[in-house]
Amino acid sequence: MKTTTPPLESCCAPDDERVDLRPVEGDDADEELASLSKAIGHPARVKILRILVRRNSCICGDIVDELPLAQSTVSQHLKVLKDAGLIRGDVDGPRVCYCIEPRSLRRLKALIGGL
Amino acid sequence: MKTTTPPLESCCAPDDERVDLRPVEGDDADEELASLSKAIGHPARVKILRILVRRNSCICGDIVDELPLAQSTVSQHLKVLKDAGLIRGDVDGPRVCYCIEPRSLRRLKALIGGL
DNA sequence: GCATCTTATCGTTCTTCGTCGATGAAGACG
DNA sequence: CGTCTTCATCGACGAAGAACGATAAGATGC
Repeated sequence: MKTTTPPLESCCAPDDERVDLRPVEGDDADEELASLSKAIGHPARVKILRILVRRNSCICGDIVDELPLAQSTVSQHLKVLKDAGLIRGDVDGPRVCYCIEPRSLRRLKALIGGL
Repeated sequence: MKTTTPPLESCCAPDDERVDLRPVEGDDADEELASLSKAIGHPARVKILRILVRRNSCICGDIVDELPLAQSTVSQHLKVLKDAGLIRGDVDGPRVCYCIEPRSLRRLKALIGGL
């Protein structure tokens, strides 16, 4: 049985909770930490992350309404976060549903904690 | 040339261990997190931080010897970290002794943890 | 004094970032 | 079919970043 349009279901896959075994030091870790940090090195992107964390139900372009930026600019910031692996965007009809990638966020916390 | 490390005098003040009561959310926290993250958003600066954390005894320009970068470039990176408040540089005769600012590092961890 | 050592800063060049408006692509809905 | 709506991408432009060599500033030592 198929409903025509599921209202706002969780497009975000559940967190797999797997433990990350990669080291938190060394050249690779340095590059990774720098890359992740650069991605959140802008206030707008921090705000986007917070929005997505707050509503664990994932959100499409309502983010644009919450930020004082043009739609294209927000889209650029979303791309930066997505390229860094911090968020994911799933196409849902004409919209795109963004959600955080819990594994990457945990990885970032581990790397920062390793300092 | 290469001179040995001067006698270990602690230029770094001992960690005051004070608890930071500022919130980890809100516009100010967003700006602060973005600013700190941008500062460590470069592999060379991550390496510098690690060097300073590893030797809790503070280090001057030996950092230059550990990085494959020109002295002026390393100085620039040190300035970025210092402007962000993550490190401190105390003049010690003809040299400058850099050390991490534990409070800022703790603050960064708290902000990241607040995500 | 002068020479030396260490670090910061200046000036330059090149690249990347941030922002916007405009345009394009893909579905949804008449 | 056409028309919205939603979002990504393009092009442009100014601002900021990253790297270097050269130079200046400040302390030490002769």
